This record gives sequence, C-alpha cells and structure tokens, in this order.
Amino acid sequence: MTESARSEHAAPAPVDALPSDAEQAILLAAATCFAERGFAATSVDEVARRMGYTKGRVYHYFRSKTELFIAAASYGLDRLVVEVWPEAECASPPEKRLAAMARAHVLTQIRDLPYHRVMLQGVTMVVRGATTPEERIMQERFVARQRDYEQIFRDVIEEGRSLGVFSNVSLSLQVKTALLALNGACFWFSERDGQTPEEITALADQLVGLTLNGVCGADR
Amino acid sequence: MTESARSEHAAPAPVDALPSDAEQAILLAAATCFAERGFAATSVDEVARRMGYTKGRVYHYFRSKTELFIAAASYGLDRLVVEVWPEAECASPPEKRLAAMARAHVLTQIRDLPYHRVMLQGVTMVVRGATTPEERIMQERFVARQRDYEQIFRDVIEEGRSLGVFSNVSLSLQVKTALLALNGACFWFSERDGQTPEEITALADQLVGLTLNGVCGADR
DNA sequence: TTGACATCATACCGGGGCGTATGCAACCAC
DNA sequence: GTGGTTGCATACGCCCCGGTATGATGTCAA
Repeated sequence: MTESARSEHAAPAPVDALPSDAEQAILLAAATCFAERGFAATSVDEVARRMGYTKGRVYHYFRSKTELFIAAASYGLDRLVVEVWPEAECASPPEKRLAAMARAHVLTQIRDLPYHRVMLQGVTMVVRGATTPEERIMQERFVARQRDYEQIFRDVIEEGRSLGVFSNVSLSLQVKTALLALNGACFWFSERDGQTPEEITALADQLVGLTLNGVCGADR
Repeated sequence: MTESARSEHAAPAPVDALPSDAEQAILLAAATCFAERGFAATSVDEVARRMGYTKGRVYHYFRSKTELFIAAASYGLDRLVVEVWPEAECASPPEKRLAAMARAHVLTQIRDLPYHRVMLQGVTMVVRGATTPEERIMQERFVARQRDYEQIFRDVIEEGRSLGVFSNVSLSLQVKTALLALNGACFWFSERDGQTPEEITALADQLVGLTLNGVCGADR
C-alpha cells in the first residue's frame, strides 16, 4: 500500500449539480428536521413550515421525501470529501496523515452537524420505503460513495499497520471503531460542548487524540 | 473517589415485574422490528405479524406503542446492569475493573443485540410523540436509569485518572468516546462478524483492548 | 400585449396506522 | 351449569401524511 497504490484510487465523484439558494434552504431545513426526529417521524409539511413556507415549495424542487433525505445526506458527504480528501492525498507519514484526516473530518462534521446526522441515520433504513427504481439508484450511488469515503481511512490505517506504527488487531474492527469514535459529535455534541472556534478545535483535537490512541496503542 | 465513595452509589433499580412468557415473546418481536426499521417506521401490526399473531394480542399486554418501545429498551438495560454491576463492585484496580466491565458490556450487548439497538435508538426521539403523562414518567425513569448505568463507567474512569493510570483529557469526552466505541456492536455487528462463542469473545476482547488504548493512552 | 415558463400556495385524494370497541372461546369458582 | 375473568381476534373510527392536481402570481421574451 505505497504512495502510488493510494493514487490509483479514483478521485471523489463530482457533486451532481450545485444546488440553488432555494434548494439550499430546503436542504438545511430538511436536514435539521431529519436530524431531530428521524426520517420516518418527519413530515414534509414540517420541513416546509420550519422555513415558513408550504409543502408545494418542497415538492417543486424535490420529487419525493426520500429524494430529499438522500440529497441532504449527500450534501453532508460532499462536505466531508471536500475537506478530507486533500489531507488523504498528502505525502506525510501515515500516522500524521491519519491525524490530519481525522481532524478535518471532525471539524467538518461539527460545522455542519445536521447534514452529517442525517448521513449517519442509515440510508439502509430509508431504502425499505423506497419504491421508485430511481430512488433505488440514488440510494445505491450514495452508499457507494460513502463506502469510498470510508475506504480512504481504511487505506491509511492499513498503510500504518504495514509500517508497524499502528497496532495489529483486526483491521476491520480497528477501522469501524475509529470511524465510530470520530463520528461521536453526531451523537453527543450539543451547544454546551463549545461555541467559540477555539473551543471547537480544542475539542476536535482531543477527540482525534483519543481515537489515535486506540488505533496506535500497543498490541496486547 | 475511593472504594467507599463508590459504594455510596445506590444499587441498580429493581426490575419492575418479571415479564410473562407472552410478554417476553412480544418484547423480542418488538425489539427486532424496532431495531430493523426504527420506532416510527414500525407498526404494531408488524410486530404482531412477526410472531404470527395479531395486534389485539400486543395491546392486551402493552397499552401503547411507546410503552412497548420503552419496555424493550428497559429490558436491554436490565441485562447490562445485571452483567456489568458485579464487575463494577469488584475491588480490583481501576484499569482492570474497567476492562472487566467493558468486556461484560460488549458480550451482553452482542448476546441480546435487538434490545440494545432499541436502547440506543434514543428514547429522546420517541418522547416527542409521548402524549400520555404516564408515558412521560416511564421514559424519564428509563433515561435516569440509563444515566446511572453510564455513571458507573464514569466513576471508574475518574478513579483511574486520579491514580494517574488514565490519560487526562476532558473526562466528559473520554467517557462519551469510550462508551460509544463499546457500543459499536450495535452499529456494525452482523452475523458474518462471528458465530461461535470463541469468535465472539475474541472480538469482544479486541474491542475492549482498542477502547482501553484510547482511554489509557499517553496524554497529548 | 401576450404567451410561455418558473415559482410557489391551496385543496384534495388515498392509504396506512394507532388505539378502541366488540365479540368469542376457554377456563375457572361455586 | 353459570357467572366472571382471561386471552385473544376482528372490525372500525379517526387522524396524519405522501403525493398530485390545479390555480394564482410574477417574470421575461418577442
């Protein structure tokens, strides 16, 4: 898993189409509602009312509730890719590269929490209600992109293991645990945990440190 | 935070009433459905049909869908308390005590996954739809018990910090991250991850090791 | 001016789901 | 045997919600 091996990976898929202002506003309202109450418990009327408008506006820009959900989740994923991918392309040693990626991941997540909470809400649960074949392919494309994103973490961790700087327990378990810990803000973050940018970055650095301790810790 | 200080904590609240066989069967079916599709997306008819019976049976034993949900979550919490509390009462040094608690936590969770997935599904999201004041108090009692359970982890970690064997980053962040990592099985465990008891315990031990690396790792 | 298009609001339909009311069989107590 | 209780199944009422159809308003081009 050398430098050249990493470069073989395809660049992140391009963002579909830049959303207009109206779409942006709807996406934010939808992400906030979905993050608060979950997909099934959120009505489209509710999303509209949060912006002070009505359902017609939402259905003018999005064809279904499922499409709206996937759009919000994809937006969150796009933000992560934009911020984290450059760090993954960097030529520093794996432990420093992983730290930079993790830091960017956490900071991005805290900055746009609702979208990332939607993203983690499991598209797999939404797909049960996805009847349209078009919704299916949207959902599958999203899941694939999410897998690609996690792959860049798996790659750098695998590289660190091969160089002996990371501990050598099950790779799969190591990656899953590290990503779960790094996604922690989506579960427990609240406004009390810090408002100023300094507090946020301090918290992110501590979270990254904790996670890397787990990854780099001594074997047995 | 000495031995005596830990003993001040109240014993875990007694389990309300031992559920009958019929209630047990309904609880399992409900937990499975809730874990698969979430609270809002699961209908009571669906829970009943999973057992091959009808809705009347469910409503004979549980007064509302919310009560059913909280009962399933509480059952999972009971199992954790039963298994983990003895380890927390043990007189071993904090790092060994925490390891034993974490191991019991993970093994119990994997053994009864559906209940614990329901437990983590956030009762806070369900409470929005809880209109009955009686449901409110059920939900508040559950949240309080859940907080008490997490407190025993917080206590042992705090003790380890005061003795200098644990790293000294934010206690709150440390506890949240450790618990999230230990709950990992609820998020990513699938049948492929191990079937035999030996594979399960090996996986649990690795997960505990990873988590303790994060907690005990070097400061900064 | 006028027609075409975009951007919404409003009204409505159909279905699903929670909870309840009712019925019905079986099992006691006496 | 008979009245009461338990343990369900069935049927219904009511509300909410997703999606659509229709119409109103503004804008822009010709």
